[in-house]
Amino acid sequence: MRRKSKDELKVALKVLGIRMSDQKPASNPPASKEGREGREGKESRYKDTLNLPKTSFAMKANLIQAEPQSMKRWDESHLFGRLQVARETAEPFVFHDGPPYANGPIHMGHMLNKVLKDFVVRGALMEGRRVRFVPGWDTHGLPIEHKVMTELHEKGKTAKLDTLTAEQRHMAIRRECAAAATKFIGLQAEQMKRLLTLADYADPYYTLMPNYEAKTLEVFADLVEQGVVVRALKPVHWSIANKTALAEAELEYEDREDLSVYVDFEAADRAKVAAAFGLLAEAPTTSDTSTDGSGVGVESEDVDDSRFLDVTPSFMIWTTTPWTLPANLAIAVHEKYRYALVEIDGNTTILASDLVAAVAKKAGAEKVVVRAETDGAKLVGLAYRHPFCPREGRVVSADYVTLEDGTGLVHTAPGHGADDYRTGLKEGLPAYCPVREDGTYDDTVPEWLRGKSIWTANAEVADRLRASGHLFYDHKFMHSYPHDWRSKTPVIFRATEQWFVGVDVPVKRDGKTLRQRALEAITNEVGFTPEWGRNRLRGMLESRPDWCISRQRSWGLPIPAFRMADGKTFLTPASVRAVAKRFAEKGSDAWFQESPADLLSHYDAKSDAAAPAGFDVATLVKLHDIFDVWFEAGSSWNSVLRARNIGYPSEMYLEGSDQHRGWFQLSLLPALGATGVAPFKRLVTHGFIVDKDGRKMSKSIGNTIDVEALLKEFGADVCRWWVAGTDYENDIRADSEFFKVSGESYRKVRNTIRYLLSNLDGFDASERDSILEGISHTSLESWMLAQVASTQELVRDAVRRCAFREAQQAIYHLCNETLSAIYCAATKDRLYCDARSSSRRRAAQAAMHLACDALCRMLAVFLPHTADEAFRALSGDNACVHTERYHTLVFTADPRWSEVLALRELVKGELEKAKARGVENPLDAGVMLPTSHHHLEDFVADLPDLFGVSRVVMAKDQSSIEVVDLRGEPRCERSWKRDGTVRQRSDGGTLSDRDAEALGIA
RNA sequence: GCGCUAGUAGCUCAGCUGGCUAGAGCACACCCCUGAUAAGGGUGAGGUCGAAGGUUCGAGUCCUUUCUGGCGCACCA
Repeated sequence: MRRKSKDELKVALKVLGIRMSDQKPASNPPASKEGREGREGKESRYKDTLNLPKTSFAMKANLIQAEPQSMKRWDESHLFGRLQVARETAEPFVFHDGPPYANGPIHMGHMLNKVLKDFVVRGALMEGRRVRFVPGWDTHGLPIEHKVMTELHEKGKTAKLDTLTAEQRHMAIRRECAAAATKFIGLQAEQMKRLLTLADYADPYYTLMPNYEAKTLEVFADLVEQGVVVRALKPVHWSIANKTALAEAELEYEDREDLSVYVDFEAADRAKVAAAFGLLAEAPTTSDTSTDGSGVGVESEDVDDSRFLDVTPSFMIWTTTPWTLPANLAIAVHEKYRYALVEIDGNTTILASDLVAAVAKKAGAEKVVVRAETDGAKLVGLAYRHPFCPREGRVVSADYVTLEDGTGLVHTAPGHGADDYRTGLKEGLPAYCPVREDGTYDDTVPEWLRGKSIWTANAEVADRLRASGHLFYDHKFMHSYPHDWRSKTPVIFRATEQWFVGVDVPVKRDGKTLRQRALEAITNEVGFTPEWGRNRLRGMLESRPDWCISRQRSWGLPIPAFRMADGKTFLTPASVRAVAKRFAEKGSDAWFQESPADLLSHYDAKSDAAAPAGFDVATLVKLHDIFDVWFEAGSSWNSVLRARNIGYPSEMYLEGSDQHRGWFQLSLLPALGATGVAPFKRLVTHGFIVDKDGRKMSKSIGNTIDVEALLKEFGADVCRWWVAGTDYENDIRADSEFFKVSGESYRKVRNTIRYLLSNLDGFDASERDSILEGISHTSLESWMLAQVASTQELVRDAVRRCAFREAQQAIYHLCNETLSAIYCAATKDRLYCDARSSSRRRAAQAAMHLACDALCRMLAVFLPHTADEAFRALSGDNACVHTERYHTLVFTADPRWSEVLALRELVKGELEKAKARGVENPLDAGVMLPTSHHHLEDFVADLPDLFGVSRVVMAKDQSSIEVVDLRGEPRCERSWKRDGTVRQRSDGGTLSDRDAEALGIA
């Protein structure tokens, strides 16, 4: 039977709830044991003579109760306002808030965004800059309007709306929308404040404010003046029943049976089609074929008939909306697909190779012969004749062509479809739309269709095609089709006149287009964090179409355009500015309440060079388009930064990476058009919050995290600490477990601060700097303060770069390693046991005071509450860290300190090994340093404390570090050290010289 | 489908222009301390760098393919 190992014994004891230290084997050297027992017996004999830590700064943060108190204190002392006054002459830091949409409580994304922005704001403030950060909200737009309409619908109030005039109706909806937006702004503002963000909450911006609206119109006026605002056709979802455009959100998809037709479009040039398929258009004569260019003769008898294309083939398309055929202008193919020239029951036509069988089967064809095949790319450019309109169309390329349905050749009517429209733009085709707003054809179609409803046209078109031999096959087809959510009637795509900002129109200022200028700006003038944002934005700018800025809705800023008696549109830079002035006075509701004359009361046609001849305000009729909300948000640089004299451009815009497409791009374009200068110097983006498995958060999956609940459980400072630690450039995984981890990390920092504060009890801060002037470069203080100084530099630089994680890690390392593990551990003995006013002790206190002060300033950016709480504990209840700025710290330490620290690591290793010999408590150990370390003689006085041992000796002829067992020597009952001076004193106690002196006994 | 982007220890992340046995912190394990105590200190274990090919004397790092996420491509903001 073997003896139980110590570990096994331990485990057994642990199970029994007994601590090993109470059960030390008798074989252990007695000194340690006696010491321990002595301590336990006379625990308090000298305890009261020590300078033990003492502070009112609690270990438990209690953030949930304490943070609101800080908020109240800052609020009542008008912190934001005071900072504006105090920094009036300081260098401004122009920063601008992108407006979140006011349609619900805040979510994790808002928290991330707002907290990151607050780091920027507070970082700049700590640098001593003047920062006027104005929070804003986007208030107009469809989501609010849709929500309001849905509620009205549910309450049965929409019927009443329908009895009103158009303008009354707009106003009724607008009132409801304004109320809803205002409600959510109030809710969100409170939640954002609860995140301890510092901003001008007393004077925020809303896009619905009259002044904001007026400044947005001024941007529009500038763009009109620069010549980039154009009017053009674009297809939109259209409700025939309500004669109105609809948004995607207003559509309901329902099954509907339609007539689907396969139509043959006759090729216009047989020879070119033949060439595309590698066939000959004419049956060659002998002489023709004897020389074909290659010099090889071809015998006419050998020529296969199949090489001749002797009939004119057709292109076969498939559509479920025969009524759009009159608007057909093109046929789209995919360049990479294979297409077949095929004879189906005597009919020679072209369709995708992969679909020949399916189409033939569907139509019940009996004889199918594939004559030749070619790539889609070869077909592009071929012309065809429209089956019943007197014109030709072209085959074009489009990558959305699929082989799932139809024929692989897509009927394209740019006036009746989104894809078709884009293709039309690319190919230079007009958005031709012969359908009027009531769903009937206009006079541009063949006579037999004019004035007819498109729904009755479906069958007539099919009949006509059948009669003329163009209908290959038709059948009833059940499919999902969009319907108007209110009237439940089917919706159509219909091209309507819209306002655009043209991105390829030369701007008057410098003759460059907005696209060119935008690409220049992001290439040369704007910084990106992360850097790949530049490429991403470039790709978007290169491919983006003209910006459609008009919407046919109620809830938004009206586009101040009128129709004149001659049917032309009236809108000039001066007229827009005049309406802007009116809106500034009355708000944009005026558009629905006032006459054109009133709206243009600030307009004088005589002084407007752009005014049309024969202008008569009395004949004007208001148009009712509103702006795309992005135009409003994209004008915030003017409506906020310039209107409030904050400065232009902004140092940075900081938003989620989705805003490359959104706010960034749609601020850049109007700003470049209106001013020629980008509204931001730098774009910083963050990723999206996903769950712990990397999946996006969604209510339907149920993996969302509620911000309110998070704040209630952890408090804002812990949430902010989590944000500070995220790698925000990419997706950010979040889980409530992660906040627990952040809470642990926070506590570590808090405890370090608490310990610093607790050793400053009774310290006179006014003596600090003179004490620190006298410290030596080899002192622990010099080293620690140099670490504080370099950390502060690192933190400041990292915050400037928005590398918050780096800053957080540096702060954490300072607390955990430099302070807690090394400096505080090393100075514990002198702080506790030295005479209260010993110079060694006071030097440590001075250094700790400065470290604590610097730590508060660094943490002010991340932990506004905790930093201020600590700062007040350090500097008095009237102090506020948020009105402070960084101090310049210049501390240098002896360059040999890196060696000292490396030596410390070695010694720690040796001490660990010595545990096997029974020297478990470092205070039972002495250390003999080899001759290789004798050049560190200057540090020897501090080395025992730095190593946590009782004694360090520079030993002669020593070749390696040696740990000496001091358990045989007496230990000081007060300091628990065995330093060689320990002996019996006059009070009967066993003390070292230092401790006896501290007690004033011999 | 297209564009951009990420995938390194259980978790969160470093690893620059290719080059010593791939680093931190947290968590974990073990130990010390019990005069920072619902604290503090020390030591340690842990990774086929998403997968498969390739270039190279040498690849987490470059190339190709592929898998799995995220964002963007609409009158959603």
